[in-house]
Amino acid sequence: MRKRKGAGRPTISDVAEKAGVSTITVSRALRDPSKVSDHLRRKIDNAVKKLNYVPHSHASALASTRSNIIGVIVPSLTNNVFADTLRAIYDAFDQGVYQVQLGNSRYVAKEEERLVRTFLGQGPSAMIIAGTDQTEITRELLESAPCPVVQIMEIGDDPIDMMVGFSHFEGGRAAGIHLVQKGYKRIGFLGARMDPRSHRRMEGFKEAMRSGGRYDPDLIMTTTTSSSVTLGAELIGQLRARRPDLDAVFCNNDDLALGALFGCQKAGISVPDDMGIIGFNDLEMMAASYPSLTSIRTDRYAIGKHAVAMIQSALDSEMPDQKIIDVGFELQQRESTSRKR
Amino acid sequence: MRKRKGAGRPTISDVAEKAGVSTITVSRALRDPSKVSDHLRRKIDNAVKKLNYVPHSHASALASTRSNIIGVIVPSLTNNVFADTLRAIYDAFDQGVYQVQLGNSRYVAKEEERLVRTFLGQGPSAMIIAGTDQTEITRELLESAPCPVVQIMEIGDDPIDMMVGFSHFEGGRAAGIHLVQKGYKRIGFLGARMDPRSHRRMEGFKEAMRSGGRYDPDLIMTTTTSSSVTLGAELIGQLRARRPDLDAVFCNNDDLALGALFGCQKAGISVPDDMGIIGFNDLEMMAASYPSLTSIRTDRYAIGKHAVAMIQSALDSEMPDQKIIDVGFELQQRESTSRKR
DNA sequence: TGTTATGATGTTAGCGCTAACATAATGTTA
DNA sequence: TAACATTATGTTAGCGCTAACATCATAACA
Repeated sequence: MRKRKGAGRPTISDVAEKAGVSTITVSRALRDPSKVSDHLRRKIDNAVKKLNYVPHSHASALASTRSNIIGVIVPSLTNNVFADTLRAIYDAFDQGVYQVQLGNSRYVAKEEERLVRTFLGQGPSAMIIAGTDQTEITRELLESAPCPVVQIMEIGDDPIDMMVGFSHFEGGRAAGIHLVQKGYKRIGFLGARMDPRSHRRMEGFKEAMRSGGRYDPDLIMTTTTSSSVTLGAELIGQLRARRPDLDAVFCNNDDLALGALFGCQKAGISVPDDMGIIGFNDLEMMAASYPSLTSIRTDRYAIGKHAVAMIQSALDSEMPDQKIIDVGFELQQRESTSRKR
Repeated sequence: MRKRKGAGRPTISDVAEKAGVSTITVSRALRDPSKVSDHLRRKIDNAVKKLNYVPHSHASALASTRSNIIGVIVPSLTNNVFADTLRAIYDAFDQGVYQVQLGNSRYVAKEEERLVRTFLGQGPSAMIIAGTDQTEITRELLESAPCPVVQIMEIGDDPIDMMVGFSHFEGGRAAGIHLVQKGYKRIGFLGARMDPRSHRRMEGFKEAMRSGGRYDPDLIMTTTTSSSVTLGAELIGQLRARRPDLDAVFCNNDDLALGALFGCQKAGISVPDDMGIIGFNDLEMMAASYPSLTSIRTDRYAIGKHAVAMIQSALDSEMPDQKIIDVGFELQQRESTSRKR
């Protein structure tokens, strides 16, 4: 007689036998207790406990053709911005039946494509993916995926399915306008990584400079190096070396802004009087620094929460209230741009 | 005739039919191409491409009783310390067949227990779990799990299976000794969250104070609130209010240390002359700040890499070189504790 | 009272894949 | 050339669960 090993763990049949019922009754008792009489339910619960039975999720997924997996793809695990959104997603799916499956694309489009393929192989219940700059193939894969798809962190005209985020262009523009209004004259831009969202912030900034009559491409300093506080100090040093008359900077993100502050302090430049600094995202530290740092506040946690809510209403086959949610942003003015004119 | 839907995606049979071979040959061609002749392999590859076939991972897991899932449980998704280790784990498993399944226990033991149960339900190939303070039940579950288990971030005498990390007690002690050696007299401790690892750092610190003749419980200030830069500024303010003669602090972690620095700057206290500050973990920003901040450097990325290497040698059924790996730590002295005596 | 709706439980087949064995084709050795 | 090993491919039966249908008991109703 041919035999196979199995996983060596108790199966639903073991439970059924112990409880004196059929396997399907056990299955029902575990998935929807109201479908089974109290009498049998108690017996089954006991058997489950005694055997320390845990359902085999793969068998369940195969039989029901529902995996209960939510695929999430982000470009970075160490960036606080994504960490906050991820936390929201994990919090929201916490109690339910869904399992979050996380992938790190490391800002590489081909990597993202590979992850999408892998995740779709698990027949996910939904997909969450950061950004709007997928490759053609990735887009096609996701468009034909038989599950809800939410693009997060930013918004645009042409969602694959649903979207939640905010306009990075407008965020960058708001930062630029703020510096112009504060009376700064030679306003620079410091950018690290320069992923698509950073680019759009920069474009928004440029737009603000142009309409404020302050546009000067020589004041823009970017690098593809990944962002860090140290880099912020270096970049402002380089930009000041090139343009000693620089009197304000919009930093791509808060790490750079904090680094720029430290760089100024080291060089004996007074913030905000001789140098205005504004960051992006408003991480917690921005309010605590000395001087405190102005930033564009974004609600990353809300993005995650909305994404899950959209998925849940899509899975309940309700029409979502909207296909695109703009969570906006808010300029948080602090000491680093509050000079006396 | 009874019929079921299926997932609607192409299956291995579709590929087999199109390529004119049996399903098992397709299975082999995909898992180990060397087992199939070039001739058939080409045919199969073509069919796969034409049908856009992606294997159903659940079916594979069920049939082979191997899930290729690596369960990872950490207490926080936003703490940079875990983010670095997670990144290492994701990087290491990147190209292989394994899928990382991440859980966030939020520093709640019961939550951790629930996650362990869920993950074991997927028949993981291995488990990685942060810390050594699992509940009794969690420990039992993991001990009887039919897969390698690695506890990460810290080390101890009694591993469930394997361990990689460092001694938080010794790290805390090293920080304390450093401040004593630098000639600081009234040395405080600022602690947030106060999870078990924080506790052990504090105990190491106390030990250093005792042996240096500087122990004063009145100088210890802790809270269960989660750590933040803002909190660091607050805590040092409170401790100074209680003990105006305070002249140095060891901070539980780098966020608090940075906050303590800002707090001192705001209050006009000179760092390091009137106040020495040392943090823990040596995040990137510590070297960039002004003044730069002393910290205990820990190699979180290495912890993740080692954990994966241990798992891989266990799965290849080689005996691992060692069951417990101590990656150590290194005191990184900077300006914040470099006063002229 | 018989008829029908409702609810609880069981039987059977199959989700898509691979382990285990079987078989055919080829190479190797004395 | 027979005897055996090796390689390439196929057949069959399950992995553990649940969808779909079937059955039986009880409640509801005319």
